[in-house]
Amino acid sequence: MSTAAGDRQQPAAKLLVVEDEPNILELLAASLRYAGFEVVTAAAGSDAVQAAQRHRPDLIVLDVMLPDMDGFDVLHRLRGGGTRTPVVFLTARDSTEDKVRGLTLGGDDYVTKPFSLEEVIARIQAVLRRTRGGAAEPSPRLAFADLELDEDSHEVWRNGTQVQLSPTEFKLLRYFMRNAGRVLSKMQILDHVWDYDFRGDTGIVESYVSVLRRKIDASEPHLLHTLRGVGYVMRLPSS
Amino acid sequence: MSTAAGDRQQPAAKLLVVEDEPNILELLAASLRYAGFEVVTAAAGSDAVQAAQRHRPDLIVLDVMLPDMDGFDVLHRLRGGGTRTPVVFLTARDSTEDKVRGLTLGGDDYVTKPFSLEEVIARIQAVLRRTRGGAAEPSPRLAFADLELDEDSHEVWRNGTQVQLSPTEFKLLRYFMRNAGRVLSKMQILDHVWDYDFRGDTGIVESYVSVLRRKIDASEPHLLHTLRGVGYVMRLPSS
DNA sequence: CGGCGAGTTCAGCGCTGTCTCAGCCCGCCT
DNA sequence: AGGCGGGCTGAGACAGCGCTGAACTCGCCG
Repeated sequence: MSTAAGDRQQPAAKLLVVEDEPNILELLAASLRYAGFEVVTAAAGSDAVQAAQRHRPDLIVLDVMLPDMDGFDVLHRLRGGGTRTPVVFLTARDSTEDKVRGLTLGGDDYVTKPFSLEEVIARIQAVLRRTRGGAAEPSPRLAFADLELDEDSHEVWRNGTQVQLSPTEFKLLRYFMRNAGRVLSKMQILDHVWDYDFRGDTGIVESYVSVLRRKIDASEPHLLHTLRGVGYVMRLPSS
Repeated sequence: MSTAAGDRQQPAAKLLVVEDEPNILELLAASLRYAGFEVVTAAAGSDAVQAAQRHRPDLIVLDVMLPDMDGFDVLHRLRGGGTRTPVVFLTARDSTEDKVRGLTLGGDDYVTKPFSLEEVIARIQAVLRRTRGGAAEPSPRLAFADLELDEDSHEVWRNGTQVQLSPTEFKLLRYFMRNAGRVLSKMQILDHVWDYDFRGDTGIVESYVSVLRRKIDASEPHLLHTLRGVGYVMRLPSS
């Protein structure tokens, strides 16, 4: 992948990922590295504070539920130490929803488990954009051919006219646009766009691609192409 | 955020926040920074006097209840030292509220705990406006499409005709107008418009949006739009 | 003490979005 | 040409979200 983190001639952002479940830590670390980030990890709160002081990450991905202390304590220690590193929290949907209150204030953000990788990456980039860019940041837009997509307002245009998309449709399109020109297998798409606990088959990808085609690819030139037995690719017709 | 403090080609105002409870200090510092202010902090009265002399803030946010000395002493020392820096007091909703009132004649103001961030930011901006602009300040009005809102008189007009709003409805509308064009999650709205100790869920945001729609968005074009699964946004219908 | 306005909760319900599935289509291979 | 298997798509089940009106509490004022 080339267009995720280290693009626009910025140096690759350094992330600290704090998560005690090995599977999820591995999943996050691998895909964030693949997305172009530099990644260091910690599996406990105490390690996290040390690692943050040692590596000085640009952003911390922090699980709220940790074995030794909870994510808020970690944050407290960091802030107490004078660091103002932005944080993206990982939190369960059911339990501590109200404890998350107040996290959308200082530019921090949160993602609920189970999440999709697209979601996590998008949030991380949004927070980094806000933090780095300072005040006058332009609305971040993805574009390919006559397709345009606003990541903040969730608006999408094809050839100037706006198109309404559901959340999943939006995430799928964003994934295609981020990876325009690259062939994506249905499995890959499932892994990135759908939550990591999704247990269905790849048929759903076909369904959503079908809808997406009707909504944003009804006119020439067609941008979404099927590679039989391989996957899908977003690109201009080979001509 | 781009439209809170440092806009209108003014340099970002520098604030000194004095508050002994770490959580509230953190809450204020983070969100005021996010709102575009430059923020320095102090956790005790003696630190506050020093910090004021050293950093020369444009305004001081001062908790009345402090461990070493009370807010009035701090103010006394500052004024004794010749400083005329305006102050926004933080006070509990009790007897001391009356004592503060007497001090707010000189252009200062106060906010009672528990407060909402919208409230604090609005007061700070109002005081800065009065202080900087001198005497002949125009009535500060927010406008979007055919909506108009007077921050001083709390009056609201849609298409020229006035609309009656309750305090909470007013704060909610002001928050939407300040952030017109930006998508706001229910959590964000709860964090900014409701008091920080509010322990309800986001259902109340839906209720108030419902009322607001009936009061100020009954006519075309509709300005308040729902983004299912994401939040709300104030904007003109899709161009 | 009663009435009023504001804030808050809640339950019902309509609707949208998600997902599955079956039937059909189409490309590819022999 | 025919068969096979992958891909496409519309229908339908289902869950959950968001909208709204009603009920309740509380503080304030007459």
